[in-house]
Amino acid sequence: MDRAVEVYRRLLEAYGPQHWWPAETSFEVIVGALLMQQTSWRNVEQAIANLKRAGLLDPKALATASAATIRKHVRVAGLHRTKPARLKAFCYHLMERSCGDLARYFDRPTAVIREDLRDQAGVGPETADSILLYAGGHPVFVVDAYTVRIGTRVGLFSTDDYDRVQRYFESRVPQDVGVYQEYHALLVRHAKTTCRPKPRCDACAIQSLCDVGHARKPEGRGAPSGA
DNA sequence: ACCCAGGTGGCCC
DNA sequence: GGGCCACATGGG
Repeated sequence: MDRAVEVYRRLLEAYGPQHWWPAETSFEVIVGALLMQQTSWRNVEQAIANLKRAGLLDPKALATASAATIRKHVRVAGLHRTKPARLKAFCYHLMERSCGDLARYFDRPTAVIREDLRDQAGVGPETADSILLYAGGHPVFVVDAYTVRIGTRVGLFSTDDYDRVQRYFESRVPQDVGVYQEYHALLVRHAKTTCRPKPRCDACAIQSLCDVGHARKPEGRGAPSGA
Protein backbone atom coordinates (compact mmCIF):
# COMPACT_ATOMS: atom_id res chain seq x y z
CA MET A 1 0.00 0.00 0.00
CA ASP A 2 1.16 3.53 -0.72
CA ARG A 3 2.80 5.19 2.25
CA ALA A 4 0.61 8.27 2.03
CA VAL A 5 -2.39 6.00 2.42
CA GLU A 6 -0.67 3.93 5.08
CA VAL A 7 -0.07 7.03 7.20
CA TYR A 8 -3.74 7.90 6.82
CA ARG A 9 -4.79 4.42 7.96
CA ARG A 10 -2.59 4.61 11.02
CA LEU A 11 -3.78 8.08 12.00
CA LEU A 12 -7.38 7.01 11.62
CA GLU A 13 -6.76 3.91 13.68
CA ALA A 14 -5.06 5.93 16.41
CA TYR A 15 -7.43 8.89 16.68
CA GLY A 16 -10.65 7.80 15.02
CA PRO A 17 -12.75 9.99 12.69
CA GLN A 18 -12.45 13.73 13.47
CA HIS A 19 -15.51 14.90 11.52
CA TRP A 20 -13.98 18.23 10.58
CA TRP A 21 -14.39 21.21 10.10
CA PRO A 22 -15.77 22.25 13.52
CA ALA A 23 -18.47 24.64 12.33
CA GLU A 24 -22.22 24.65 11.95
CA THR A 25 -22.50 26.12 8.48
CA SER A 26 -20.44 26.61 5.35
CA PHE A 27 -20.29 30.30 6.07
CA GLU A 28 -18.87 29.61 9.50
CA VAL A 29 -16.17 27.54 7.86
CA ILE A 30 -15.25 30.47 5.65
CA VAL A 31 -15.15 32.96 8.50
CA GLY A 32 -13.12 30.53 10.55
CA ALA A 33 -10.65 29.95 7.73
CA LEU A 34 -10.14 33.68 7.27
CA LEU A 35 -9.68 34.34 10.97
CA MET A 36 -7.64 31.26 11.75
CA GLN A 37 -4.47 32.39 10.05
CA GLN A 38 -1.53 32.43 12.45
CA THR A 39 -3.88 32.28 15.42
CA SER A 40 -5.06 29.67 17.89
CA TRP A 41 -8.40 28.01 17.21
CA ARG A 42 -9.52 28.97 20.70
CA ASN A 43 -9.34 32.66 19.76
CA VAL A 44 -11.07 32.08 16.45
CA GLU A 45 -13.88 30.27 18.22
CA GLN A 46 -14.30 33.24 20.53
CA ALA A 47 -14.36 35.69 17.62
CA ILE A 48 -17.00 33.65 15.79
CA ALA A 49 -19.09 33.44 18.95
CA ASN A 50 -18.86 37.23 19.27
CA LEU A 51 -20.01 37.71 15.68
CA LYS A 52 -22.84 35.26 16.14
CA ARG A 53 -24.05 36.98 19.30
CA ALA A 54 -24.03 40.30 17.47
CA GLY A 55 -26.03 38.82 14.62
CA LEU A 56 -23.15 39.41 12.23
CA LEU A 57 -22.45 35.83 11.24
CA ASP A 58 -24.00 36.32 7.84
CA PRO A 59 -22.55 37.35 4.46
CA LYS A 60 -24.78 40.36 3.98
CA ALA A 61 -24.39 41.57 7.55
CA LEU A 62 -20.60 41.40 7.40
CA ALA A 63 -20.46 42.91 3.93
CA THR A 64 -22.34 45.98 5.10
CA ALA A 65 -20.98 46.33 8.64
CA SER A 66 -18.16 48.81 9.21
CA ALA A 67 -14.63 47.50 9.61
CA ALA A 68 -14.59 49.13 13.04
CA THR A 69 -17.66 47.18 14.11
CA ILE A 70 -16.25 43.92 12.84
CA ARG A 71 -12.92 44.65 14.51
CA LYS A 72 -14.61 45.04 17.87
CA HIS A 73 -15.81 41.44 17.67
CA VAL A 74 -12.84 39.72 16.05
CA ARG A 75 -10.02 41.54 17.81
CA VAL A 76 -9.37 38.45 19.88
CA ALA A 77 -8.27 36.66 16.71
CA GLY A 78 -5.32 39.02 16.31
CA LEU A 79 -4.04 40.89 13.24
CA HIS A 80 -6.95 43.26 13.79
CA ARG A 81 -5.80 45.78 11.22
CA THR A 82 -6.04 43.32 8.36
CA LYS A 83 -8.53 40.59 9.21
CA PRO A 84 -11.68 42.73 9.67
CA ALA A 85 -11.19 44.49 6.34
CA ARG A 86 -10.50 41.21 4.58
CA LEU A 87 -13.50 39.56 6.14
CA LYS A 88 -15.73 42.40 5.02
CA ALA A 89 -14.27 42.47 1.54
CA PHE A 90 -14.64 38.71 1.19
CA CYS A 91 -18.29 38.86 2.17
CA TYR A 92 -18.84 41.65 -0.32
CA HIS A 93 -17.36 39.32 -2.92
CA LEU A 94 -19.80 36.57 -1.88
CA MET A 95 -22.73 38.96 -2.20
CA GLU A 96 -21.57 40.18 -5.56
CA ARG A 97 -20.92 36.73 -6.97
CA SER A 98 -23.91 34.81 -5.65
CA CYS A 99 -25.95 37.09 -3.41
CA GLY A 100 -24.44 35.29 -0.45
CA ASP A 101 -25.84 31.96 -1.61
CA LEU A 102 -22.97 29.58 -0.89
CA ALA A 103 -24.53 26.57 -2.58
CA ARG A 104 -24.62 28.60 -5.76
CA TYR A 105 -21.17 30.03 -5.15
CA PHE A 106 -19.64 26.56 -4.93
CA ASP A 107 -21.68 25.12 -7.80
CA ARG A 108 -18.95 25.91 -10.32
CA PRO A 109 -15.79 24.14 -11.48
CA THR A 110 -13.20 23.84 -8.73
CA ALA A 111 -10.52 25.71 -10.66
CA VAL A 112 -12.85 28.62 -11.32
CA ILE A 113 -13.78 28.96 -7.67
CA ARG A 114 -10.17 28.70 -6.60
CA GLU A 115 -9.27 31.56 -8.90
CA ASP A 116 -12.09 33.61 -7.43
CA LEU A 117 -10.92 32.85 -3.92
CA ARG A 118 -7.28 33.57 -4.61
CA ASP A 119 -8.22 36.98 -5.99
CA GLN A 120 -9.47 38.00 -2.56
CA ALA A 121 -7.13 39.79 -0.17
CA GLY A 122 -5.84 37.54 2.56
CA VAL A 123 -6.73 34.33 0.75
CA GLY A 124 -3.59 32.34 0.01
CA PRO A 125 -3.36 28.73 -1.17
CA GLU A 126 -4.19 27.14 2.16
CA THR A 127 -7.15 29.33 2.99
CA ALA A 128 -8.56 28.91 -0.51
CA ASP A 129 -8.24 25.13 -0.36
CA SER A 130 -9.65 24.92 3.16
CA ILE A 131 -12.70 26.82 1.98
CA LEU A 132 -13.01 24.65 -1.12
CA LEU A 133 -12.72 21.40 0.80
CA TYR A 134 -14.64 22.12 3.98
CA ALA A 135 -17.15 24.76 2.95
CA GLY A 136 -17.62 23.78 -0.68
CA GLY A 137 -17.07 20.04 -0.58
CA HIS A 138 -14.59 20.14 -3.44
CA PRO A 139 -11.88 17.43 -3.51
CA VAL A 140 -8.66 19.38 -2.96
CA PHE A 141 -5.99 18.32 -0.49
CA VAL A 142 -5.28 21.04 2.06
CA VAL A 143 -1.63 21.63 2.91
CA ASP A 144 -0.67 23.47 6.07
CA ALA A 145 2.35 23.79 8.34
CA TYR A 146 1.34 20.59 10.12
CA THR A 147 1.07 18.66 6.88
CA VAL A 148 4.58 19.69 5.93
CA ARG A 149 6.01 19.08 9.39
CA ILE A 150 4.57 15.62 9.78
CA GLY A 151 5.13 14.63 6.17
CA THR A 152 8.80 15.54 6.22
CA ARG A 153 9.35 14.12 9.70
CA VAL A 154 7.79 10.83 8.77
CA GLY A 155 9.80 10.83 5.56
CA LEU A 156 7.06 11.04 2.94
CA PHE A 157 8.71 13.95 1.14
CA SER A 158 11.37 16.60 1.71
CA THR A 159 9.93 19.87 0.47
CA ASP A 160 7.72 22.57 1.90
CA ASP A 161 6.48 23.79 -1.47
CA TYR A 162 2.69 24.00 -1.33
CA ASP A 163 1.95 22.73 -4.82
CA ARG A 164 4.47 19.90 -4.58
CA VAL A 165 3.13 18.64 -1.27
CA GLN A 166 -0.42 18.94 -2.53
CA ARG A 167 0.39 16.99 -5.68
CA TYR A 168 2.15 14.38 -3.56
CA PHE A 169 -1.05 13.60 -1.68
CA GLU A 170 -3.50 14.13 -4.51
CA SER A 171 -1.62 11.72 -6.75
CA ARG A 172 -1.54 8.98 -4.10
CA VAL A 173 -4.67 9.30 -2.00
CA PRO A 174 -8.00 8.41 -3.62
CA GLN A 175 -9.66 11.65 -4.68
CA ASP A 176 -12.49 11.54 -2.20
CA VAL A 177 -13.85 14.58 -0.35
CA GLY A 178 -14.53 12.61 2.82
CA VAL A 179 -11.03 11.13 2.86
CA TYR A 180 -9.37 14.48 2.16
CA GLN A 181 -11.36 16.16 4.91
CA GLU A 182 -10.52 13.41 7.36
CA TYR A 183 -6.86 13.15 6.42
CA HIS A 184 -6.20 16.85 6.98
CA ALA A 185 -8.17 16.82 10.23
CA LEU A 186 -6.15 13.85 11.45
CA LEU A 187 -2.86 15.56 10.63
CA VAL A 188 -3.93 18.57 12.68
CA ARG A 189 -5.08 16.32 15.48
CA HIS A 190 -1.80 14.47 15.51
CA ALA A 191 0.23 17.70 15.41
CA LYS A 192 -1.67 19.16 18.32
CA THR A 193 -1.41 15.96 20.27
CA THR A 194 2.25 15.24 19.98
CA CYS A 195 4.03 16.45 16.86
CA ARG A 196 5.24 19.80 18.23
CA PRO A 197 7.71 22.05 16.36
CA LYS A 198 10.68 21.17 18.49
CA PRO A 199 10.42 17.54 19.58
CA ARG A 200 11.53 14.81 17.24
CA CYS A 201 9.91 11.69 16.02
CA ASP A 202 11.04 9.67 19.03
CA ALA A 203 8.64 11.69 21.14
CA CYS A 204 5.82 10.74 18.81
CA ALA A 205 2.84 9.11 20.45
CA ILE A 206 2.32 6.92 17.42
CA GLN A 207 5.67 5.30 16.90
CA SER A 208 4.22 3.16 14.16
CA LEU A 209 3.58 6.32 12.16
CA CYS A 210 7.28 7.07 12.04
CA ASP A 211 8.07 3.49 11.06
CA VAL A 212 6.37 4.23 7.77
CA GLY A 213 9.26 6.47 6.85
CA HIS A 214 11.96 3.91 7.44
CA ALA A 215 10.93 1.64 4.64
CA ARG A 216 12.18 3.91 1.86
CA LYS A 217 13.93 7.18 1.32
CA PRO A 218 11.79 10.33 1.15
CA GLU A 219 10.71 11.72 -2.18
CA GLY A 220 13.33 14.09 -3.54
CA ARG A 221 12.57 17.59 -4.66
CA GLY A 222 11.62 16.41 -8.10
CA ALA A 223 8.03 16.06 -9.18
CA PRO A 224 6.38 13.07 -7.50
CA SER A 225 6.01 10.18 -9.91
CA GLY A 226 2.52 9.86 -11.27
CA ALA A 227 1.64 13.48 -10.52
C1' DA B 1 10.62 36.20 29.08
C1' DC B 2 10.39 33.55 25.73
C1' DC B 3 7.97 30.48 21.85
C1' DC B 4 3.95 29.18 19.42
C1' DA B 5 -0.53 29.37 16.70
C1' DG B 6 -4.17 25.07 10.89
C1' DG B 7 -0.74 32.17 6.77
C1' DT B 8 -0.38 36.08 3.83
C1' DG B 9 1.55 40.00 1.48
C1' DG B 10 5.13 43.14 0.99
C1' DC B 11 9.95 44.00 0.56
C1' DC B 12 14.69 43.11 -0.96
C1' DC B 13 18.33 41.14 -3.68
C1' DG C 1 11.73 33.90 -7.95
C1' DG C 2 13.39 32.60 -3.40
C1' DG C 3 14.31 34.27 1.25
C1' DC C 4 13.01 37.33 5.21
C1' DC C 5 9.79 39.88 7.97
C1' DA C 6 5.71 42.37 10.08
C1' DC C 7 1.35 41.49 11.35
C1' DA C 8 -1.37 41.08 16.83
C1' DT C 9 -3.86 38.51 20.19
C1' DG C 10 -3.74 34.96 23.92
C1' DG C 11 -1.86 30.68 26.05
C1' DG C 12 1.86 27.45 27.60
